[in-house]
Amino acid sequence: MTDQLSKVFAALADPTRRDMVARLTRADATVNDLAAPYDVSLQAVSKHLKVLEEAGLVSRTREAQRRPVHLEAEVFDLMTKWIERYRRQAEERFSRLDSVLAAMDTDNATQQQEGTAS
Amino acid sequence: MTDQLSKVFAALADPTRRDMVARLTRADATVNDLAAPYDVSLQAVSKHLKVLEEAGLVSRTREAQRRPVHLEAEVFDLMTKWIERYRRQAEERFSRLDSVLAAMDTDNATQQQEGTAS
DNA sequence: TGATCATTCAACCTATCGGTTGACAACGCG
DNA sequence: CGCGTTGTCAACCGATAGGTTGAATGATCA
Repeated sequence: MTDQLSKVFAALADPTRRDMVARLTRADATVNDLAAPYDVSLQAVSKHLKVLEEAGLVSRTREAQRRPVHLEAEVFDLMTKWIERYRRQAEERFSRLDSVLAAMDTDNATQQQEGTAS
Repeated sequence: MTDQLSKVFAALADPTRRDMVARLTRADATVNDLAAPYDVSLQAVSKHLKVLEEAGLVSRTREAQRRPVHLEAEVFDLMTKWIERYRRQAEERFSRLDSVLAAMDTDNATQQQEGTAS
């Protein structure tokens, strides 16, 4: 799981982390701030933040003894790009090729694009 | 991890599963078709499909002894909605409130949003 | 210098993930 | 019917995720 896209998806697969991200869209926050609403240890929250950071979703600066967490929204584009790309492809298939493929499907259902691949 | 959004993100956090989804945008496929390019057992692929299915990303119909896998692209919208919602919020914060919030942040850095949210 | 707040590191535990192999179920065909 | 094809179920395994507690670090303040 080295690629960033995987990391971003994995990071957002956790409801707690999604909630953190949601709150960070409103304002930067410290670990303590972020931890408050949840019923887990500070260390657990710290770990969640590490995951978000490694996915590139947040960054952290030092400010006195605090380490405010800041959302890096650009990474969202990485996901959106991926999603949109394939959604568009899927939609095209349904609108344009529609009945054509439907016929082919019932016809030689076993056959695949790629065929015997290589 | 009961909610669908979590399941969808988790499902797409795996490169193999993302690749399967990508290929399914081009055409429906059987388990065997899908397994071909990967260097793993059929059972492993079957498991991946189960994950995708439980996330609502694919559906399967029975057709003779085959079980063609079909992409359900609507679920993409669930993600897109979530992402866009918070990305927009984040962008607004940077463009509109920008310096205002920056000042507030340094001021009462410990404080959390909401509160005085004028 | 020492107390204290904010945060992280380290070790540990349990559950889940992604993979394996082996057995089995469902269907179509000779 | 028996056989191959297609796919799943079950048990197992090592690695990782998410949580815990306890100790350590770092910065500020009295």
